[in-house]
Amino acid sequence: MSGRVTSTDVAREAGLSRATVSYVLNDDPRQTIPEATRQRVLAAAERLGYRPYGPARLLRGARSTLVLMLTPGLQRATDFVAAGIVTQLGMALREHGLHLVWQLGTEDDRSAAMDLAPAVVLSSAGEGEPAFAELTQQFSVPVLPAFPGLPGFLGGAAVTQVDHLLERGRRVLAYAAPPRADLEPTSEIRWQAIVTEARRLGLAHPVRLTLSANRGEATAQLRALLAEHPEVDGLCAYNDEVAFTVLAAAHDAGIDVPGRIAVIGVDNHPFGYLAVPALSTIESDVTEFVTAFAKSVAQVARGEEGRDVLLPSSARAVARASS
Amino acid sequence: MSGRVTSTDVAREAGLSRATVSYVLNDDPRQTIPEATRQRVLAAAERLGYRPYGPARLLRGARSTLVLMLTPGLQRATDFVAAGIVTQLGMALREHGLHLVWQLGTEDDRSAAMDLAPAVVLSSAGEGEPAFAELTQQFSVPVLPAFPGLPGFLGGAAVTQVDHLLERGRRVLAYAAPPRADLEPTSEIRWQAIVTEARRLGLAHPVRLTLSANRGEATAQLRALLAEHPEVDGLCAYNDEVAFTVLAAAHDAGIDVPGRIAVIGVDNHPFGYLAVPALSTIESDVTEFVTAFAKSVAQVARGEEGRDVLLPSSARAVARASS
DNA sequence: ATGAAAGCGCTAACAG
DNA sequence: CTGTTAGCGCTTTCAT
Repeated sequence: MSGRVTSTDVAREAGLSRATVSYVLNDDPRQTIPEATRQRVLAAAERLGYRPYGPARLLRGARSTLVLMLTPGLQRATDFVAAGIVTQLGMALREHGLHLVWQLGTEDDRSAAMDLAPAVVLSSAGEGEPAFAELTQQFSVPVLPAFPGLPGFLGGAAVTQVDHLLERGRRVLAYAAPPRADLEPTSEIRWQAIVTEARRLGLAHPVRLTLSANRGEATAQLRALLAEHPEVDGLCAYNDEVAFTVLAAAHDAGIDVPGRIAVIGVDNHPFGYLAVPALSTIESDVTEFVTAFAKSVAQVARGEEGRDVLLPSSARAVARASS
Repeated sequence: MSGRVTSTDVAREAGLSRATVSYVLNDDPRQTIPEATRQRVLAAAERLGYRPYGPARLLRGARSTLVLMLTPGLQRATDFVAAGIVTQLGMALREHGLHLVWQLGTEDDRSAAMDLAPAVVLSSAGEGEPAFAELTQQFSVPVLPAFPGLPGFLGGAAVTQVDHLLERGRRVLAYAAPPRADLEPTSEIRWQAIVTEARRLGLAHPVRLTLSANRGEATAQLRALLAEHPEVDGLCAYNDEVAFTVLAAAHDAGIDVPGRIAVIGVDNHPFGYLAVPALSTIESDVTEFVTAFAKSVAQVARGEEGRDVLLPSSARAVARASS
């Protein structure tokens, strides 16, 4: 059925043996091939459009150049941070001769792509979770966390939020959590980091609020919050999306930002610059991480011990009009 | 080196031959295996944690369940529409027993993942481009456009923008293009669709403006536009990001939206709901497309002729406060 | 310098 | 009903 061109075809076309073809095509340093023969093989391969067949190489024992990244789907626009990291990681891995492929939404599907023979698997599942062991089993290759040090990364951003608001002279903080239940674990990390940092700085215990996704409800919630806690003068949002909700609610309620309350998000979403007022936020530079992580993944792919690399736990405040 | 468990191991463990193991594990309908033997094999496989090795199956001639999606990287937050389609498509393909894997940013890299043996390749490259032929060559499997009917999809949204603004009583339109040069081709499609639809409806020829990404500059540009063309009362933005820029500029310039000018974006970005004023936009329902496309891809993967499926060329206006 | 042949793990004819 | 065997395309000893 298949019109696949094999190395046998090339050998026949060149009037040589498959072995010679393989030597030439792989530049085997232990062989010494006359230039004339070399050219004959190369020409034949070119003429036929020959491409070695991956599965056969792998079966023969070649090391795979594939790195499989497994994460849940990108349904929400705010997943762009993860998307950016994956994109950058793919580029960095190519420097090491590796190819990143991404499979979305494999939370449940255990029967995932078996036709795939990666050298390493990166999973967004936590290192402790059972999914991790199953993956190792399934692919019988090393499995690494896709976002190592994620808790520190999340917490670090929250700490920077608090520091920034304090610098801006705010003393009593609120935290706005997202309404999505599936974000609860990460939201909890941010909340704890904020509480701890506030205590360390001698600030009052922050007020926590789970903000509705509905604009009208959010407006009422914000009004109620400021009525009940008039001393609150700064707000840390879970991320820029929640911060946008806060800004919209404040606008609708006629609450002055940052006059009455300063607002800061997380992620440096490009739209934040365009908000009314422009949204202050937290930016984390991941390029250093990506470079180091790519190197570590490459080591593991080679069968070596990979150095532990963590996402940055420190971040930078992007000060804009909302604070 | 590898601790891979092979079917030979299972056979030995079960005290049977590899063939029997294969029959049982693949539920070969032409064989009739006694339950006792069946259980023995299954138990042994389970005990050893056996997983068939993909490359060997493929080499043997099995049909790959992999679908490879090739697109440039997701650097921009607004690529979330494409990301959503890919996510949904992955889920739809799984219904057909196929596994979607995504490789980012392979524009240039011709030596892309050879260790991969997909049944079909989906490429964001245009069907005419040379990249297409190269991919067919490289993988020697069918290559399909990843976003078939994209021009109609883009144009359809623009047409709906014009229709919506007309319904809102606007008569003289402007078009705001993005500053990025790489978006020029898609922007041109939108622009042409707007021009054509305006003419069809007997409206004045629209005014075109390439909006700066800088908020201050954009504000000046918008002021200048309305000064030079005081009759302009409606604006179609290239997408929601550009629309956000327009809203920010209008706010900063003290221009009333929608009083002085109505604004509508495209994409239904979740943040649009939170804009000040809430952003009107265009939403395209792609679920029908995704379902049909997945079926078509599955046919092609089976070696059949795939039915032509196109992205929807009609869209729905989401009316909010900005228009 | 080139060729013959083995074997990676798997499935499916074909024997028994 | 179960086992033996060939062969997918490739690399790599080992002979020549």
